[in-house]
Amino acid sequence: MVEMTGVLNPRGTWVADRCSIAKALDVVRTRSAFLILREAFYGTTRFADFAERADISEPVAAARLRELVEHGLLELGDYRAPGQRTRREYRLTRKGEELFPVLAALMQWGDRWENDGGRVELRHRDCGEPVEVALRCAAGHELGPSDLELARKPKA
Amino acid sequence: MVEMTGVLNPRGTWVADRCSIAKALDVVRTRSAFLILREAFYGTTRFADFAERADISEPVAAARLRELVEHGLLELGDYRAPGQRTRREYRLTRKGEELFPVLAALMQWGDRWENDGGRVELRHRDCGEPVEVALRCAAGHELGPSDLELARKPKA
DNA sequence: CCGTATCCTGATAGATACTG
DNA sequence: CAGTATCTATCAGGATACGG
Repeated sequence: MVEMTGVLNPRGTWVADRCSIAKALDVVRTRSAFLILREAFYGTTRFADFAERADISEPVAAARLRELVEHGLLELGDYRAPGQRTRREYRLTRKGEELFPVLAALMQWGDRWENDGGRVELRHRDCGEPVEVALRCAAGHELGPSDLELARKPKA
Repeated sequence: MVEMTGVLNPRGTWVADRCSIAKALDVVRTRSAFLILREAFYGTTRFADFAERADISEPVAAARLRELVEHGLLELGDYRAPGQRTRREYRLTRKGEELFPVLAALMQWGDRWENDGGRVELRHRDCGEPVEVALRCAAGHELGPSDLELARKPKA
C-alpha cells in the first residue's frame, strides 16, 4: 500500500518501534477513552454526563477521566453559571482538540461500513455542507492510501 | 465544541447509542488490531512478519488476524512468487483500506504530541510534498473542530 | 513457514453500595 | 453532584511449547 523509502533501521527492522501511532495508542487505548473524548467534543463537561452519555460505569468514567487529565487531553476546572452553585467541568485542551480528526475518521468509516450510512452527519456551521476527512498534500492534491510514500523526515 | 442541532432522541438522551464511532470501535478495539492494520498499510502480508513488526506475540497476532478477516478488513489468499513455493498472504480489502485516514490521523497526532515531531512522514508519491489529514466540507472549505455542527442526515 | 494449545498475568469494565 | 470502595467477570496479551 504505502511505499517505504529508506525507513528501515540498520538491523533491517521497521521504524515501528518508535511509531507515533503506537505512542498515540498508548495514550488513548481503550474504547471508553474514545467514547469519553467523543462526548467531550459533543460538549459534555460533567462527570455524571460522561458516564451516562458514553454508557460506561462510574468507576470506569472516573478512571478514564483521570487518565485523560493526566495525559493533558482534558483539564479540570471550576465553573459557576450565573445564579448557580459552582460545578466542576472537564474541558478539552488543545492537545485533546487535535485528536478530533481521529474521531471524525472513525465516524466516517463506521457510517459507511458498520452503520448503514449513519443517522447523523458533521456539517460546516457556516455553509451547512457535509464534512469529510481527507488526505491532502502541501501542494493541495487530494490523495488516496495508495498515493503515499513513507520517508524519513528531513532534520529540521 | 461541536454544535448539536436536533440530534437528541425523544427521551432527551444523545444519539450516542447508535453512534458510528462506537460501532467502528467494536470492530477495531485493541491496540494490537491497530498495529496489525498499520503493518498491512506498510505492505506486510505474512503471518510471521505481522507478529514481528507489530511486536506482538504469535497467539495475539493469530487472534487479531482472524478477527480482521472475519470483519472483512483483511482477506486471506494464496500467493506464489515466480519460482517459489506458495505462501499465504493477508491483503487489505476496500473496507480495510478505507480505515487509513484513522491511522494517518493517529500518526499525525502522535507525531505532534507524543513523539517530538516524529521521525518519519507521509508524502505524496507524485509530488513529494508532506501529507496531512484535514477536515473539508463539500464546498471546499478547510475546517477546525469548532467550525462543525452535528445534525440528522436527510433521508436519502 | 504458519499457525495452535496452554497457562498465566494484568487491564478493562459492570454492578452495587457508599461518602464528601 | 462528583466521585470512591469492593467485588467479580471478561478480555488483552505475554511466554512457552507444540503440530501441519
